[in-house]
Amino acid sequence: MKLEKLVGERFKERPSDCVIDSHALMLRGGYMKYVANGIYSSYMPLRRITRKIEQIIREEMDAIDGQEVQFPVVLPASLWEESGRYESVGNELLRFTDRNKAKMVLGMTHEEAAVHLVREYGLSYAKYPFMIYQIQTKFRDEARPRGGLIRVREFTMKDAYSFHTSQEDLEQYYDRCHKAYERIFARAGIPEVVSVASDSGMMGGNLSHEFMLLTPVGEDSIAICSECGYKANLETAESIIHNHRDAVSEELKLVHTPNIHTIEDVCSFLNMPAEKSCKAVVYQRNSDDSYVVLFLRGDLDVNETKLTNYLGTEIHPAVITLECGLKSGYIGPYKLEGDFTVLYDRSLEGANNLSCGGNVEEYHYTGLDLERDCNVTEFHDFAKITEGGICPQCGRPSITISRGIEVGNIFQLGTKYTEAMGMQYIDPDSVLRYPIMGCYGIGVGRLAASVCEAHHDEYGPIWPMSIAPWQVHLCCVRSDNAEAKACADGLYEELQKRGAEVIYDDRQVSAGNMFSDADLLGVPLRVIVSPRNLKEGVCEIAARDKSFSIKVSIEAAADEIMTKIQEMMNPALD
RNA sequence: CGAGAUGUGGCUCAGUUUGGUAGAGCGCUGCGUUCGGGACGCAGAGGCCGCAGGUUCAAAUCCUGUCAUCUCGACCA
Repeated sequence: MKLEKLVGERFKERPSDCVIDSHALMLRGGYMKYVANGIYSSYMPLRRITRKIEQIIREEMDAIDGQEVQFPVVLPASLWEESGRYESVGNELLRFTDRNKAKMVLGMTHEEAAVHLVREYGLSYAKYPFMIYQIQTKFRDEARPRGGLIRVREFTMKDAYSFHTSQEDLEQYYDRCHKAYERIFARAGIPEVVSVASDSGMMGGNLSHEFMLLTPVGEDSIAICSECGYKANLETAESIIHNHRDAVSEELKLVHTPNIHTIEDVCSFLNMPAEKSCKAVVYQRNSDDSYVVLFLRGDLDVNETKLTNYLGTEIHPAVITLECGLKSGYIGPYKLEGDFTVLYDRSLEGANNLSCGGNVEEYHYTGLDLERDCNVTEFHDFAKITEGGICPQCGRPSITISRGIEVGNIFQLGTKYTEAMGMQYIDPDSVLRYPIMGCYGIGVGRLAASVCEAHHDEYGPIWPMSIAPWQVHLCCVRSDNAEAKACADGLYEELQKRGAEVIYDDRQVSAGNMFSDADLLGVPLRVIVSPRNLKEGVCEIAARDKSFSIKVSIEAAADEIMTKIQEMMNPALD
């Protein structure tokens, strides 16, 4: 490929809307073009990258007995009504009608389509287990796309669905898939991706893992134990608090606290640390706006995912009205009267001498002991784990919070979809049973952007050989020099003959221009032919990541380049 | 969906306070000089100032509405 004819523009200035580097570099390098909010077209360089990523994924999925299939992008609503998700999923599901007024949806995930495809095939236990997957366009009408390809509305995803006759079999396969994912990310050039335990959200089911690239620009927060290696999404990480129970329990006392509302104000007024306060956070159920009052230790935050999971219903922060009986800023558990669901976080279990709201304007209590004064016996985990918090796995106070980009996930789905959609098989005892499912996703474009985010410098991306748009970037500096041009042309032909993927820049532009473009394209090997080099009878072979730069004779160049490609192609896999 | 910001040639932005001929740099076209890290000169092309109303002799500029984008929050397989 000649660079001169490559469709797409490269430019110098960083687009103003870009917040993260991968977004800016992929626009500046002519990888993609903005079409609409969260929707991009890809130019050839990006398409070549995603094709290579797709091929790596395909090979690894095939290696764990996956069968590639393809589902439609447009699905009838009836399929989603079968699973109940036509109603339960929010606006991310794009719903529309066709010319006959039939309700349709754009596929955002394909559990329903997968069950539909194999429902009849899987009638006998003897057919199991099996896994089907596809690599295809998804559409999710995201509330807030961001970060270029990191969060988009239309994207390519590999989604896989496995079917099993026992939980043990699913777990075994889940583990194989976990290992396949590790290989995929290593081959794509980001072996540093870690898997973390996560909440399964709307997918249903129990166990799930997210594969995260740790980076400050990531959207998810992850709790990591620096001692034992425990990793979990902040949403799911258990919060463990060891309370100090004071030796002497004070009397419950009502204290006048005029014009004091916030936890900080209360604590400084009473001269007590936040750990000795009991704060109230109020939510309302989305279904009927009924109130949920949650008490937790003053220095902690609510993990709304845990609360939602406990309640089994969606919630939103409460609008506290005069009629509801809650005194904003003065809500406490003692003599709280009204029609609320009242919950207590574990951070309050066993604590005494707490301060809390008085349920009367301008009054707080001190000396609260929930078990003694309020007869509370049930405590649950509703708090966010904190930096320096206690690791749920090893018990040491060594939790750190990091940010990460979710590049893949795997779920143990259970029988949610097979039951809802009536997929059954006959087991050896002639009993009808529901197959157990797993599902496994990887965002292809997001993975490409993540590699760029992980491997770039101020001049452009640094693509690993395995997914680079080309393997060799051949620059002919001073292509108006006949000797240089002839030499570069010859090398271009020879490399192509040997099967190398070469982007060839023989434009009559300045060397600076040429090198800047090469940096933006991020091709791992750069070969420079120039009159200056020719005087010594050599050409220059350099790595985009600056790990080496060597001069080799023209005659030996093709051999050396092919060797380098091979060396750089396979990162060490365990 | 809540809060804030921004919309001016392909890109980055000035001009808006105080209404009066639409600007710069980059990029693009042509000619010439340069040539190993985004060179220089000369000559060009390219804009309904997001859109729609309104005020005014006169609107990129003031007013109203609307749309879009970005940021923070909510939401998110």
